[in-house]
Amino acid sequence: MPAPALITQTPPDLAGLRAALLDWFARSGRAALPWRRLGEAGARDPYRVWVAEILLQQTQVARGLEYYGRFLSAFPTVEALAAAPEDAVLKAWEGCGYYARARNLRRAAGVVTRQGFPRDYAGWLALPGVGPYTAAAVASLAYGEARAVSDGNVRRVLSRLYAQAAPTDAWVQARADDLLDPARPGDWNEAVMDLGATVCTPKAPRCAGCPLRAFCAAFASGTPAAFPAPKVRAAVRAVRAVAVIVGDAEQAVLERRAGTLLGGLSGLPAEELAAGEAPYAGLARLCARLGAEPGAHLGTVAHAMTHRRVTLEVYAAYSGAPRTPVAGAALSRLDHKALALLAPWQEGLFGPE
DNA sequence: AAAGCGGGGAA
DNA sequence: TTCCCAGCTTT
Repeated sequence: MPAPALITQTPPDLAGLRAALLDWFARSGRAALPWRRLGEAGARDPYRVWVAEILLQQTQVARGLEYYGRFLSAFPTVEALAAAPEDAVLKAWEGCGYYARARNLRRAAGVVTRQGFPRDYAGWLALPGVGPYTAAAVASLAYGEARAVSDGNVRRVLSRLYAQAAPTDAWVQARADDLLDPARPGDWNEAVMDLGATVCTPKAPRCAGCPLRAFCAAFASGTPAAFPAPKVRAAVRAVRAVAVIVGDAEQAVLERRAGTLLGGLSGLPAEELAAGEAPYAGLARLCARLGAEPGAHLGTVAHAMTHRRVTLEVYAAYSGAPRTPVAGAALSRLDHKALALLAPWQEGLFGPE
């Protein structure tokens, strides 16, 4: 059976659709977002746009706002970012997740410092950490290039507009390319994303206030929230691990995490437990590696990540290994939770007094 | 094409 | 709980 071709075509009244959304954007868009501020030349600063786009990858705007100002204060220019130690960049990113973003951003800043800012989509796409979305966003917002962004908001809005329950990435990009207003690509891209974030929301879309209601096949269907269908997600893996605190909340033995998981961050020495392995066995293994003596069980920490559910048994341990100031290190939330187990002891709640 | 990568907000 | 967030890189 052929797909219902009609609803996958560009809407007949394309000009009307564009006008409706851009008019809504002018009245109801999120104009106050700091990365939308114009520079002296009346244009967006590419560096500020770029930092925002990286920060907002898979990160909600409300959270990005918590980091954006601090990050720019710490690294006001691309040269400052390129010259900064990776540790310092990760410290500014601490708690925000997906830390490869910060490392790639710093690495790309080095390229830009040597070669200058890319002038077009292809040039941006070549930088580490910049994919199709980010390249289109910077090219359109800072340079006025007619490139359509495709992100989670765009996917949801277009899935509903065409009542396409299972859109592929290529399908979304093609529809986004069709609809993009080539005269105002930056405004158009932000308008679609704002609509997705504030009106065409995942669970309970506010169709009554939607400027595209008259064009929307999902609204016409009566069940707009059914589009798009939920993505199939990988199962969450339960992980048990043991970690030791050698030192105290101010100074402790920390290790640099290698690999892709929390790579580049510092953290308490830790070992993953094998299936069925007792925590004490892992503690013994960990202490043998560190040349440390095992101490008291300090507590258990539960930590959820997208694809893991971590249960961490935290122990004290003792050795003469050099300790690092905790406050200056970039740590994951998991390590902060583990260190927080020391708080009751420091408060003297369980002490002799 | 699919998996891996953080952490938290909303319903 | 479940789903998703201004995605990218690697396999």
